[in-house]
Amino acid sequence: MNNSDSKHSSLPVPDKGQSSHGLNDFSHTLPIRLLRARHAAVSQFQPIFRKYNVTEQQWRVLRMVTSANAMTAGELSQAIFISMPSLSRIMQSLEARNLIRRHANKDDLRKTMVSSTSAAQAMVAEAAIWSDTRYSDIAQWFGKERLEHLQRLLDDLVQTLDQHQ
Amino acid sequence: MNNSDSKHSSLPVPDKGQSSHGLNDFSHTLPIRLLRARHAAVSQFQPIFRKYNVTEQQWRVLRMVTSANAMTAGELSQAIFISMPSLSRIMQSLEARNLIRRHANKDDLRKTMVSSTSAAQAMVAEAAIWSDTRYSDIAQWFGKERLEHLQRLLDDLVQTLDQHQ
DNA sequence: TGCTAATATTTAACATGTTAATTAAGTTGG
DNA sequence: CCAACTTAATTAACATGTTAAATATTAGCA
Repeated sequence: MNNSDSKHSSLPVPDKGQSSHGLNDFSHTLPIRLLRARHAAVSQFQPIFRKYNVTEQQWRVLRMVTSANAMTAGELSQAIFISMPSLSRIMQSLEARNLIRRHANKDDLRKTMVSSTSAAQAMVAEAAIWSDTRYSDIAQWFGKERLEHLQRLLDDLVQTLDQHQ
Repeated sequence: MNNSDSKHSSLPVPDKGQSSHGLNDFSHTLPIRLLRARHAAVSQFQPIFRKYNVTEQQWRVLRMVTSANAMTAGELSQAIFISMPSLSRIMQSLEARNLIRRHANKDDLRKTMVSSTSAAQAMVAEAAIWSDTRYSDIAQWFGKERLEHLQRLLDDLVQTLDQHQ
């Protein structure tokens, strides 16, 4: 996969003294900051998930599938950033609750087409009102401009890191 | 130019229209963006975790405990943002591998003091070299200023959302 | 045509996330 | 002093994250 596999002593060693780039306070690393931010953001919608008895991940599936007419499991996985193994289990659960349906793609039997039931559509339509309000609240509290800036930085970070992968 | 997914062809995502605050493209909500960013960031350190056969969460525990002289499980949980139930299991695993030790606090027997073994200290000292290099790389690629700005925005977002909780 | 590689999804095994219940130890007010 | 409350950590139960392997189907090519 990646480069530095097992070369122990032939790396350009940075100053072992506490780095000055402000990233190495171990309780405030970038991954932890992103984790905290995500947790805080998702928490805003927790009442909705509770009310409709779905997890955040199930909500992502339902909302995406409902907004699209029909998509393959793979496309869904990419869109909402849930791995195929997780998605597979989530779909089983949602199908058992009659919130989604799965059927084989006629043109390529390997692919599974996922669609939402009318029950899910009604549920999402109702819940989305609350969700949209929450999003508006966040934008207002934090500032629409700042929020858009933050999102741009996040997308750029992903792009930068992917390029150097 | 819309920022399409970096690795895969763009999906036909119908725009349901509502909301003009630019937050409701269901494949690019704020939580999903944060998730993608965190995933990309953590991926940068994956070779280290592999090499030392630890998970990202175990690494967080070891690095934090090693940097502190001794802390309670609760303090550790808060510092590295791992819930007590998860931390409890992780500590069992790390203690079985002789990387950490747990002792009751003499002044308050409810509290557990966590400390690192010399084996863990040696391991972390070695791995931290690569980790620090990775951090420096990221700062350089993305720009030190932008990275600090992003982190400031993340902290502010958490603060804003916590206030309105 | 038939063999092989690639693709899409599922399953398995184990680690972590999350909520609620449990246990043990400290604190408080009567 | 002690019953009721609080706090710290663990356990339980279930959902999800992650990696690897298994299955089924399609694509490519000799």
